[in-house]
Amino acid sequence: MTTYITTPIYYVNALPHLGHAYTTIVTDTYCRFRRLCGDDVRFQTGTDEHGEKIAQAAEAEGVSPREYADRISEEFRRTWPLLAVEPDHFIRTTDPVHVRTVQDILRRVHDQGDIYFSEYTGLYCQGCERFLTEKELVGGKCPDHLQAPREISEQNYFFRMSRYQGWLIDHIRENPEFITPERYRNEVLSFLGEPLEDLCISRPKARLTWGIPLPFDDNFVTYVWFDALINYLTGIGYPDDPDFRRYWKAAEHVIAKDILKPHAIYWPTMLKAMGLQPYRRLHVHGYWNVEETKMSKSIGNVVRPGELVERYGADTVRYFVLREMSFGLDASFSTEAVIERRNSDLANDLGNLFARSLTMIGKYADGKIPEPDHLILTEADRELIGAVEEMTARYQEYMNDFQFQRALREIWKVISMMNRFIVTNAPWELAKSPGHYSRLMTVLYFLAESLRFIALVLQPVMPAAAAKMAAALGLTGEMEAATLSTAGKWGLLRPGTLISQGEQLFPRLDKAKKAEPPPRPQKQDGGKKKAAPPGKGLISFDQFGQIDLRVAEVTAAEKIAGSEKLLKLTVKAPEERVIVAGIAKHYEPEELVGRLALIVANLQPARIMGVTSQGMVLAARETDENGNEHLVLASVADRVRAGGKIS
RNA sequence: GGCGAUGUAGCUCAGCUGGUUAGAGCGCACGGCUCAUAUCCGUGGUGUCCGGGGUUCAAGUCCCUGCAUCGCCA
Repeated sequence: MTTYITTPIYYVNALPHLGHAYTTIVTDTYCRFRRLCGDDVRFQTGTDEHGEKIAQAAEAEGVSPREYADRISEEFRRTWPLLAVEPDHFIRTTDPVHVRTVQDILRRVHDQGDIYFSEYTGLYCQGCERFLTEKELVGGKCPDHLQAPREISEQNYFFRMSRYQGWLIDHIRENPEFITPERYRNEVLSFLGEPLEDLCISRPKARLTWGIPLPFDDNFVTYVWFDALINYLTGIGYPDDPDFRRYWKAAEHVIAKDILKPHAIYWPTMLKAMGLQPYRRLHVHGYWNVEETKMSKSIGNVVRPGELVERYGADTVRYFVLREMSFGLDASFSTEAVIERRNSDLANDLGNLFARSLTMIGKYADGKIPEPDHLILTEADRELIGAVEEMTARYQEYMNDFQFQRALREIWKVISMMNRFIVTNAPWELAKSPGHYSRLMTVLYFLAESLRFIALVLQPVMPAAAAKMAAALGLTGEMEAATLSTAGKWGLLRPGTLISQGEQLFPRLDKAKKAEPPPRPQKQDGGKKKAAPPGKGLISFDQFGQIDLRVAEVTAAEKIAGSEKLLKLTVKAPEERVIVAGIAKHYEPEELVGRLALIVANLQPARIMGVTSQGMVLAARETDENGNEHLVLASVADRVRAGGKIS
């Protein structure tokens, strides 16, 4: 079987965040799972780089759209390996081959009469990059951007989407798996109950130049979906490459619910118009709600994939998001929950099971996989084999259905049974009398062999941990090539194989320590006893090291209503965060945008005038001869990348 | 405003086509073991299954209605 699995291409107007990471982890996990099933899999991700927002952001920064897109795209490309995500191809909508393909397709669809020219008048919101309906307005303004839309009359090209509505309804009805989970399928069907409007697919160059020119009218560029969605084809060499013939029929897309409509409605009708069969399945997931400011001890609330990995490791992050979210529904994220999962599921249940099993094999079986006596099996032994086999079967069903949380639950049922198996069989008791030697060996073999299964099924979820487990069991090299059908049979672990204990799989994380905000050396209350200062008014090097100083680039600034001193700054450091700064008397918001400032990045978040401030901007303070105070922003001497550490 | 989803132990959730004393994990309390990462195993309590009505021999599970939250559409 072949599988072609994709993430959406991410719009380069934002840096990678938890939502991107989740989609991508899910896709990578599924990719690895299909390979574990023996499939020939192709995995693609990438970035979406055209459009008004990008052009504006680039202009604000004083760089070309291309340079801007290059930079953010690179951020995405560099983020995924940190999460052990290994796509086969990273596509960009600015790739020349993509541009050519989009134009070819447009020309063809146009030639066959499915694209037509038309004019309409509407209220256009710059922020939304789209026309709004009267009813969407609140007090005559766009509710999202708080600015009044302008009435524009515009001519544009439209895709005759309505023509394929009937076909699409039939297709969705006849293929229950086409859109999953079911709630989203219902949502789409309900939407299709109303007549479909045709899709506007262009923007006049007068208004937007950062896009792919329409091949049949040089005054227009392609607008978003006829550009972005086609990446799924370009990336596998449509129309001539053998890879296209090989993989397209097996296409599966993973998306978040916000782009359901384009993927469930625009895309299939576009494919139909192009004479291609639709993708095989569309998997839709929900949002992560990030708890913020709930616990004063939380370590800040910006969730950046890179930071998560730094703090918990890729395996833990992958396990957490897959275990915690019911695919399709929303879930909530908190550092407490991550630590909880890490400690109870990974460290206590799995890591400890692994450690105790290997230690006992080391102690009682000379560090080699023991020889079991399969002729004399107890009820508990048979139960364990049965549980392992049943788990493997259910695991496959659930993984195939994107029910990752259930698949993992099945695995943990076995882990828990194994911990019980150890207590009921008490190998340390058996080891006391030579008469029980054979029984002891059987018990230990059962543990090792069950662990091999655990490592096997965990491979798609936690590649590094699974590899460590396999290596410890003496399976170096074998596990990479293993598939569920070749390796998913009981009894394959060869007695006599040398094992190696290795390091702890998942050290426990200290909740209190992890959540503790760094000490505040600036406070000089005399009663302080801990960490005696090296000298009066001095801080230790360690204390200095605890302050995370960084260069931040101001990307937006606005006054905070009701305050004469405070500005709300949006900065990149390198992740986006909001910082409230008391510099309104000294700087106008406009003059700050684009500037580099120094910030304390690990200051405990605080809510100031209703805005959560994630850090502090540093400024020099001086008083002139008239007694007036002046604040001057601290910065660095040369232009550096936003997020650079100060040390 | 229309359509739909959800509302179950302190927390996160599972409960398919209605059927014996409503479940899991975490947390909590107590007990046990010592191979192990202060881990593991066992025991235990708590729930007006959102409120109100109804159908049924029987409803968390079906119907109606109200409330709350959320989503899609307008």
